[in-house]
Amino acid sequence: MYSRQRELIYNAVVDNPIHPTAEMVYDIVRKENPRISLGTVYRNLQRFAERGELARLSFPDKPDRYDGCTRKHYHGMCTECGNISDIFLSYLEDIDKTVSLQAGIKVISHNILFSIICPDCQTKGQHIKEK
Amino acid sequence: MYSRQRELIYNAVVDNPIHPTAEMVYDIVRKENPRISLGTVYRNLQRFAERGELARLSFPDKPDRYDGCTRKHYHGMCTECGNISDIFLSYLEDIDKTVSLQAGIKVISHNILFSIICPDCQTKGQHIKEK
DNA sequence: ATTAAAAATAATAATTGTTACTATTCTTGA
DNA sequence: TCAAGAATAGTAACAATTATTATTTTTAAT
Repeated sequence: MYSRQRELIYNAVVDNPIHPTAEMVYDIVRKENPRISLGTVYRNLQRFAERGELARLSFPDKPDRYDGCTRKHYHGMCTECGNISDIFLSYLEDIDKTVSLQAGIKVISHNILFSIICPDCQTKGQHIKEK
Repeated sequence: MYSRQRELIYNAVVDNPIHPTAEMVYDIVRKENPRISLGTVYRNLQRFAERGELARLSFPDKPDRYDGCTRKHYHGMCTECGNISDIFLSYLEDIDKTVSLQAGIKVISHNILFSIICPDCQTKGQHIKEK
């Protein structure tokens, strides 16, 4: 069933390649509809995730994030600023097979989270070094 | 500084290769010391993690888990029962380099989480199929 | 267009996992 | 043995998220 709120929420994620959290989505959609409820945001994000229309990403000690790009790809988290970025290394099918054979278990898929230093933080870090 | 509680907590993780959550550790140590506080469990697990004496693992939508094995390795989560297992695929240094070159960012490390079906659930699943 | 059923919402309460606080109790080294 | 520092138990606070419920929207059939 359609609802204006749902559409706003979906667009907030798809139009913002920052992998927003539920709170970020809430802030974005409130600009269009200040009466929207945070519960509605959570409920719809979950619904989209269940249906595979948005991807939900989880990171250690951080709120979940949502990704409008549903095709399989990896992610990087900057250890300095916490920003999430897409890593378009092609999916490594081999390692699923390797693990499956080696450990004798059924492997469905895998996910890789890279710890990186993003370009921004790298530049900042170098400035600090230079001083 | 030494404390009996701290030792119990450490042993609870190291002696139980199930990657226990803080709650699980709490349940285990309470058998030895029923007066121990949940806060003490959390505080010490965090302390061990900070010092690298235990590894802290995070999984989507699940409480953090602790691992007595601190040498680098990957993990698998059973999609049926949620159990965590070690995956001793050797660390793939290559992909850090590949990503670093390809995306032009500084890669520190990566972590892989496999979605698997554990042997137990696989057997159960086959029984269901057979019926 | 009307309207009734189903679905979605806003607002709020409740839950969960975790951290912070504080008064009391341990641990350790002089 | 005893004082200073560290750790604890117990509890409160917190952040992220889910559940509840009365009200409002949406839809589809008249």
